[in-house]
Amino acid sequence: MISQKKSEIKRAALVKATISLVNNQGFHAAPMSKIAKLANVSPATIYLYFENKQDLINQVYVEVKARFMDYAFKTYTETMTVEEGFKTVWYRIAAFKINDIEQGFFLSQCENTPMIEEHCRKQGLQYLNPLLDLWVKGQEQHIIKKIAPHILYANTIYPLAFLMNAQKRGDFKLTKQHLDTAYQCAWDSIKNNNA
Amino acid sequence: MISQKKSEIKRAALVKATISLVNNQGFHAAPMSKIAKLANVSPATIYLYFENKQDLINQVYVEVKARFMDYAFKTYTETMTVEEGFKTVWYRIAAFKINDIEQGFFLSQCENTPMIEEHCRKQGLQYLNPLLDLWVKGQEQHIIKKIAPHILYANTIYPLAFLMNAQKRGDFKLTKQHLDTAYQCAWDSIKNNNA
DNA sequence: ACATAAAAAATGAATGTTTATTCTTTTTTT
DNA sequence: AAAAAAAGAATAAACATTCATTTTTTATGT
Repeated sequence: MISQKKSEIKRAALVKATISLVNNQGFHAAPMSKIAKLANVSPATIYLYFENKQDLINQVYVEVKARFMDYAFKTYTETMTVEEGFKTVWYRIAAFKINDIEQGFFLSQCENTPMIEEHCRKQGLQYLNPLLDLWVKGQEQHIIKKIAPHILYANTIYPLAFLMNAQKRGDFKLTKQHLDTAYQCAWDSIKNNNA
Repeated sequence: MISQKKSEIKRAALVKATISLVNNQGFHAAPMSKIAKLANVSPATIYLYFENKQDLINQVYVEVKARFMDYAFKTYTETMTVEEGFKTVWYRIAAFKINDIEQGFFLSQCENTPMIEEHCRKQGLQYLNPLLDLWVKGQEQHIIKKIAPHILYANTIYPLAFLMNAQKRGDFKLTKQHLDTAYQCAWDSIKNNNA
């Protein structure tokens, strides 16, 4: 364990408590009082670290998104081929969502809620830039279809969110084999067939 | 206009108001009092039609989902070939989401919230059966990859939700051309390449 | 067709919680 | 001993839900 300022410990506990409560019943069932209790802290203490509830949620969102993207690009290097690079990142994203279901589910709850402010969402999107660059490279090499990045994302990364949520709900068990076929679908959807 | 019982009008107004308010700020900002006001109804009246707030949200969810799926399968017939049928349904789903952004966005907010009860979600899923049948037929004819329906859904229908939300946020303008390339991605991801 | 009484639907105001946030005091750190 | 961090209790507003009345609809007898 890396040593940490005491104050940082409290803040981290609050972040963790927020994620946990929001996951279990949604934003509306995560009152400040419960968050404080779960973090072993007085409600008043929350306001030392966050302006208000909206700020709390938004800060947690940006923080989790940053951790997520850090993890996603950890093993990726720019020297990889396009397909290698894409595969690497795709599997890392999947691994994060599988290994840290709490954080993954929190993010997917945030994805469509108007609670997250525009500029936080924008900031979260910025972390995706290396992947966008990789796609451009792939398009220049005629390996990847020349289509809008939103469509590339929608058909390769976004499907993972569905599979993770289905698994969390217990509808579906995502095995290694399923993961491999899901990857194949993702790649087939964006690879250039005229190559 | 088909004639409608007065009581049904009130109920419909409540459903509409709920969708509109939830869309604008999320579940937490759609209090019963505001829903009632927007529907031009007393708060007490809500409780004549719905047990409580949870019931209201869940009933609205099921209802919108039913309308959505009705629309999706309207022009589909079982005599179509697999690819025709899939294309038809896919474009209808897209059209619904484009033409009725309010309802589409409401559904996507529901998709990941724990506010929706398990059995309502299950019921919503049932409406999807004709598509699942079509996929099975496609698999028997070796036209579609032999993989779990969850993965087929994740890679063909789910991506549309992302594109619609991006458009609603103003990140992205979904043109006819974009839609066609998105369809091509969807189909490429699940069609059997060894055919 | 009409008056009327019973039933149903709808209401506005009231209730009792729950909530986010703040204030004053106490504890901990410097 | 001063400053910073944290606490618990207090506050005021917002909320879901209920209650006592009023309004509207329906059914009935003439």
